[in-house]
Amino acid sequence: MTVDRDQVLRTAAALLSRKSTATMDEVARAAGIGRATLHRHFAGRDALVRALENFGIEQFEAALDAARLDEGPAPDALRRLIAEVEPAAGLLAFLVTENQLFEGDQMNEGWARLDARVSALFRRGQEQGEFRIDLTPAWLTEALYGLIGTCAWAVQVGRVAANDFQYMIVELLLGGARRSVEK
Amino acid sequence: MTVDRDQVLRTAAALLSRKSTATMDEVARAAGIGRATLHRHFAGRDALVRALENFGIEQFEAALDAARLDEGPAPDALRRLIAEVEPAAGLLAFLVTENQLFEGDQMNEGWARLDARVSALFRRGQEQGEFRIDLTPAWLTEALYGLIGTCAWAVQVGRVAANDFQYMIVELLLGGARRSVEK
DNA sequence: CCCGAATGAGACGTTGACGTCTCATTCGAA
DNA sequence: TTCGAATGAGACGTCAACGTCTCATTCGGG
Repeated sequence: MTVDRDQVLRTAAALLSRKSTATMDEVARAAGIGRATLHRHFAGRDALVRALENFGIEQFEAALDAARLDEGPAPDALRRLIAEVEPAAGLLAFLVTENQLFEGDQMNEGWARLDARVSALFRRGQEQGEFRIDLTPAWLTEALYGLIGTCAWAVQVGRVAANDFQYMIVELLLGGARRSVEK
Repeated sequence: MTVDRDQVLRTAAALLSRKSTATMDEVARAAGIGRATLHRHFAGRDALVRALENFGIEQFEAALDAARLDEGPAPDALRRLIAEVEPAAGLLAFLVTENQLFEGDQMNEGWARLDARVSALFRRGQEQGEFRIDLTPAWLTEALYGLIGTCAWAVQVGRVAANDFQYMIVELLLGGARRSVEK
């Protein structure tokens, strides 16, 4: 009977990242609950969005921790990160899409911290000669977010098999589309 | 004095792709015109969105034509496509984001046609041994859209230099982040 | 079984964006 | 310069979503 708050948030993220104009009623129906119940758990739309931000940041941070970005070769750390972040891909897509993380040209503090960790991974890879230095860490970071969001959506609409999620992102991001001889 | 319709649409796309809940008044202000004038050119919000769809599809189609995707090596054709699509990156980002291209689980006809052309390019590259075959054309197509949208946004917020737009997308999409010996 | 808590459905007033309209002003061509 | 067309500012009614509330029902622990 009791509402699964996390599940409601995941469903809301999946819906709102694709249709950010969705009604509170639509969000509630998508989560399989009534509008009144949705309001009981989240005082209003703003509160829902803030809860989504906090939950997404929390989940993303957990993925970053679990991936142990500082250990081993940077490409391997990136693989671990993508694997860990997969369950939170929908939330991450919402975070990246919803630019309400910027409150008046100022980035959300929590997000900025996580963003720096990802960026540091790419920088480490460059310093250790594993990543190309002509692609900036900032761009690689943004590209990672973009590919995760894109792939999560592609999986939802059936353009990419769910089992291929990690592989498609990792391989494209690390190796690119071009076929090379030694691979 | 007369309003530049195309410029209004480009501005609206740039705004709405980042804040899809933006008011008609906000759209008008962003375009530097009055709300009344915006309504004179676009009967309402729906009409504006439809105009954005049509304009974006039209611009994207022009880029596809200009890129001559059937000629020469597929990687070169992809480079040309990214170069041609750059001016319409904002519109493309809006198209990909706004999933109103799907009218009841059915994809917009015009968009489906363009989508097929991009997908065909990747398939040709695979058949000719230029692209990897373990990344599906559908995924490469979606990834291209995602990277274009991501990079367009990164440029807007100053995370990527405008001059690097084409390079960052092409190099990441074709070669990936990993540093290889022979490159 | 029983009872309290939580939920779903719906009613209701409020609010903000929408769409239309008017009117003064400004632009640009003749 | 002149005049028509276009624009900007603002007023106004409409409407859909919001947020709150009530009440009957259902779930689940004791």
